Amino acid sequence: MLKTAADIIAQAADIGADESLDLLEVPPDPALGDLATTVAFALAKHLRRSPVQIAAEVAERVKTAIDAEPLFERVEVKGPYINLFLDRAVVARFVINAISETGPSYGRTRDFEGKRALVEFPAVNPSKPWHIGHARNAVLGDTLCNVLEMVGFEVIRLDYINDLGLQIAQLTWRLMDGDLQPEKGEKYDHFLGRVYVDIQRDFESDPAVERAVREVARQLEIPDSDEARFSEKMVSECLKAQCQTAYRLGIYHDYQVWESSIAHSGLLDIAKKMILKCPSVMILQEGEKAGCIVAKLDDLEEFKGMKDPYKVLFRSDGTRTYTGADLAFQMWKHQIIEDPFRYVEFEVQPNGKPVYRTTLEGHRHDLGKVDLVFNVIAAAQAHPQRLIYNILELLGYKRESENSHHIAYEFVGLEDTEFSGRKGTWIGYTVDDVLDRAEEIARIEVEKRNPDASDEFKNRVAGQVAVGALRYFMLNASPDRKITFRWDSVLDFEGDTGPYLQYSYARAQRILERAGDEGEGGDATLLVTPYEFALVKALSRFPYEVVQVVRGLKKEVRGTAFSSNRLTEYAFEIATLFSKFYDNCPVLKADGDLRRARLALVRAFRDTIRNCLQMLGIPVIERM
RNA sequence: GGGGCCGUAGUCUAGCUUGGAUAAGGCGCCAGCCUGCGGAGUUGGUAAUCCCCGGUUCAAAUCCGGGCGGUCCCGCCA
Repeated sequence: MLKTAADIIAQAADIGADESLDLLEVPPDPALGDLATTVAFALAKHLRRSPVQIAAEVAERVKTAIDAEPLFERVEVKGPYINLFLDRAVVARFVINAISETGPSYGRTRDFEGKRALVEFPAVNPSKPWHIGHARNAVLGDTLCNVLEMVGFEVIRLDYINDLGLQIAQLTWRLMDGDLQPEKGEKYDHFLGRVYVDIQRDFESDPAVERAVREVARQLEIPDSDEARFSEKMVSECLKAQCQTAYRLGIYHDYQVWESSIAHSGLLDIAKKMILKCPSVMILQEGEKAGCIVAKLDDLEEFKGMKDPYKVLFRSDGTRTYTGADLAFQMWKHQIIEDPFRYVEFEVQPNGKPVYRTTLEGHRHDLGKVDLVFNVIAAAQAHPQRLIYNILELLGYKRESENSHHIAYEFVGLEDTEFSGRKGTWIGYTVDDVLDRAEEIARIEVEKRNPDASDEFKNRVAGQVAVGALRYFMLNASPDRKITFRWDSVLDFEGDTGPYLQYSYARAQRILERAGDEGEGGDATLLVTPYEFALVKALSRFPYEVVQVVRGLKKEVRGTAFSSNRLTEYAFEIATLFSKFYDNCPVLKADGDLRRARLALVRAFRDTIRNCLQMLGIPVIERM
């Protein structure tokens, strides 16, 4: 449609087709037209004549051209703007046919078929329950995967489990003797989180505690120590509890890479040997960093003139820094380093698929080469992420460096405080707490509308509404903007929210149910009211919107922006247009052909919003 | 000191990449639509120096320069 319009205008105004496409826009009010071109402004410059005059002349030539083009009905000039009107009947038939032919796969494209992507998220420490900040990461990551799959990518969903961190050492130290146990009914991740906040006080005030914990941390690095064995059980149990939260949100993974595997599989040694071959990596002989393996950053244009250009990858005692481990991990993700991991099944997820974890004993898996790697990490980590990608380039892996993406997002905070693991300010704001509370509120609403339904139904729908509300809330905010958590906005199910979308689907579904099997086919050329046509036009944009978001995944200084909000915005737009159509165009009460035509439009909307919701991970609810 | 991000009605946000018609939406508030396919809806109204100053341009919320305010980041830490 766009292309046809652009070609006609290009002919009429004597400009290039690409330029013409750039000059196309959608008028602010549909009454002005469906498409507009600002070509008159562009020409006014060279021709040194009034754009209004030029518009009139170009429009004359456009007018004769569209007489031969069934897609367009007429052209109008409004000052310097040339506005095109689509032939509603022709477009409606075209769009509705296209959607009904593809149905469940409408929105899927093959733009990136054959490409593979690896996405890491959310990498929560296995020492506490997920709080709502983690939910932002997880929901963004999961939705990114869905979106990539929509455009043809094969996606590997990966989680990183830091089972060797200081937090784990603290918990191991405190819990190993077994005198502390979860309270009755307490989820294990919540239990650890509670204990962890307690330990913090002692750890920070009592040097003896700190020494003891450091010793445990050292023991954890030894694979068969008592500490390591206890810790593995503790971490597994915590992770299983955390997974329950993930599953509530509809989030699943393919693999977990545990830090202990990175440490003991030989990955680090291989990486160390490989990077030492690079001229920009060296062991410093003197200075404050003597004995460290460092990357010399000012060999890169970007870091020219740094005071201290040396970034430590391995300390003088031979141990890895975060950057060092992360670099090795990133090399592994790109399969620059041959996979040293063994894998075992961690558990079977509710979606029926197993998630595998890395171990030292188990079988090998071939993950294969990937084209793109995405790390979903807070925006605050932009600098360390960039370092890793830059060092990758220093090592000679330019392509892998370019194909490494940091999906950056801002924190979720409270009105006056940030979430802090140490201070325990997250207490009361775990994902479980938020979902529980949202479910309670949703349950009241479901009860109001379906007093006679079963408890099973009410609870299920309340859960789906709660998840829909939370996921939408996270996705609808532009990732580079901080979210201030307020209960009333998460618990709001009206207006620009997830439940509104779910409701619009349920409404459409009810109409179709009541219509039964009748009304197949139908003559879409009857759909010419502004309400119907606005919906038709919007539905036709779905595949384009998805591809646009993927094309928008470009590298920037701050990381790679993923405009999840464009997708929620689109979903909200079609749901709103459907509501307006619903209020203005009776479907079941219409007669004959018109009824069948409108049913076809409802079906097209239903298919589109369903595919959209699935992509966003918002539960599709048949009745609510 | 250097760098990133943010600043838009009472409030929360979208739009900024690629300049274009009356700055869009949610919440709030006011007034309608329930003997209409489900009111988690819809119609109308209210409400903005688009942080400030300057520049580029026929045209700036959008691009450029300089400020101001908020926030994050720049360790052999984790």
